[in-house]
Amino acid sequence: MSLNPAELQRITERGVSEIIVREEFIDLLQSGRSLRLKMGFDPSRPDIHLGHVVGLRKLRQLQDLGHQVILIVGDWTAQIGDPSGRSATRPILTHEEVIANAESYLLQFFKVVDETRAQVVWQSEWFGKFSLADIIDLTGRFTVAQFLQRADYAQRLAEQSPIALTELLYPLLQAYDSVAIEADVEFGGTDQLFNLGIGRELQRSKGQRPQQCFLMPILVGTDGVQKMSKSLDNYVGVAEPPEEMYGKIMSLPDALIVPYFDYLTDAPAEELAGMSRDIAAETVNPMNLKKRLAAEITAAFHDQPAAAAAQERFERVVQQRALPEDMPVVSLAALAEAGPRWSNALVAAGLISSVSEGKRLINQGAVELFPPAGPSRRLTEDSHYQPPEPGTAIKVGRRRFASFN
RNA sequence: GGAGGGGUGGGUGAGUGGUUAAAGCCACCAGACUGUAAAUCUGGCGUCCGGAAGGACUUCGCAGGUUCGAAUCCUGCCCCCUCCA
Repeated sequence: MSLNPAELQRITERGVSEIIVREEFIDLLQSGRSLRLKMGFDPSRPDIHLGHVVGLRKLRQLQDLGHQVILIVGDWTAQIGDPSGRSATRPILTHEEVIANAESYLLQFFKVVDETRAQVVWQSEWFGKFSLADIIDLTGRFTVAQFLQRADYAQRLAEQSPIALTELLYPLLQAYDSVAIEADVEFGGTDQLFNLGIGRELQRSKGQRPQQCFLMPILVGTDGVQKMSKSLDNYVGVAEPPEEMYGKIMSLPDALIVPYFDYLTDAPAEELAGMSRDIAAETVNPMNLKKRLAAEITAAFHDQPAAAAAQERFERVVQQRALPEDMPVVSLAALAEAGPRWSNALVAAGLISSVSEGKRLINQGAVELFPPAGPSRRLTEDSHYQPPEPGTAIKVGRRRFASFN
């Protein structure tokens, strides 16, 4: 089957930074053959966030055209650590941990990717049998100069920061995966350019047709500046509860609204252009667009009702500063012996982590009590704790709530 | 094997005997404001005791030592980087 130009454009451009080699890929796509789409997964990082979803959505689009996803569990490369990460040393996972992580990963992965057109394989299927001779063969096909071209290595060398010898093996192993599964296309962020390219070269030197490389744009995290990543804590995880997901998206800087729509939703291109215009002309309140974005993404990973509930909660708790409908319940009996002051009680209730923090928050006017009847009252000093009436709710800062019972 | 440089709070990075619970920046938290958990402004940001004023304790790779007093000096150890061989 052959794609019309509009569809072709959607596949090859929307949410895609670069395809190497674009013309070759299009030929393959139009050949009618079912392509083998390679995706790797590092089991030391089992959590999928929206940054990964950009690529997963592309996988899904291609699956819907009849192509096959091969997911590789990187149980060997996980032990090395991708050089694009900062820490050279990372804990070696036990086999059980790898299995547990893989299970959790797959659950998230198949929220986007179609399970019926996917196959999961483990690196150990081939690396388990690898010998020293194989390693020598592999390393003999590349030069140090080639590897030093890679930005990560070059930069770290220049900065005089350490590079473990094994790290140089990472791209090689990843490249060999492509050979092992005879990948037609591999997917990765733009920071994977080098690794994917090595895959191409290795396939060529092993007599296979070099894979096509899909480079996906790097999604900027909720801080609006840096790449979305778990370690920077600027991520939105696909397994997060609806209200968290919704709230985190609402905390995006306005400038990210359109890119997020672009990379993470099916909103038509014309609509995106309209949004950009409206935001620039200030004829729309960005908040409303952001609410729609948050609702769409939340619905994609949960469902429509959950997204609607998350939105209601946001409007209630964040915009109107009201109490949420469901709050954790704290037993008054447990607080009775906590200590003399409110800060002690708040620690016992699990709302804060130290007495000092409690004093600070109280002094800043961040702690407010809501009796079942009558007006609320703010604590203004860390005074002697007196048990509140059962049914009293407490608010600590903007997002911590509990009700006493 | 040799020579030199370095390891500071969540991150970065000042600090070379007391004025240092340790500058600045980032992140984070809170308050105000608001069209949003955006932006902006203000404040906070080790733990514990105290209503507060204030006090005590723990912290600068690890272990010892010198000193009235150490992140800062000495000794040993661990780790990292560069250059030479």
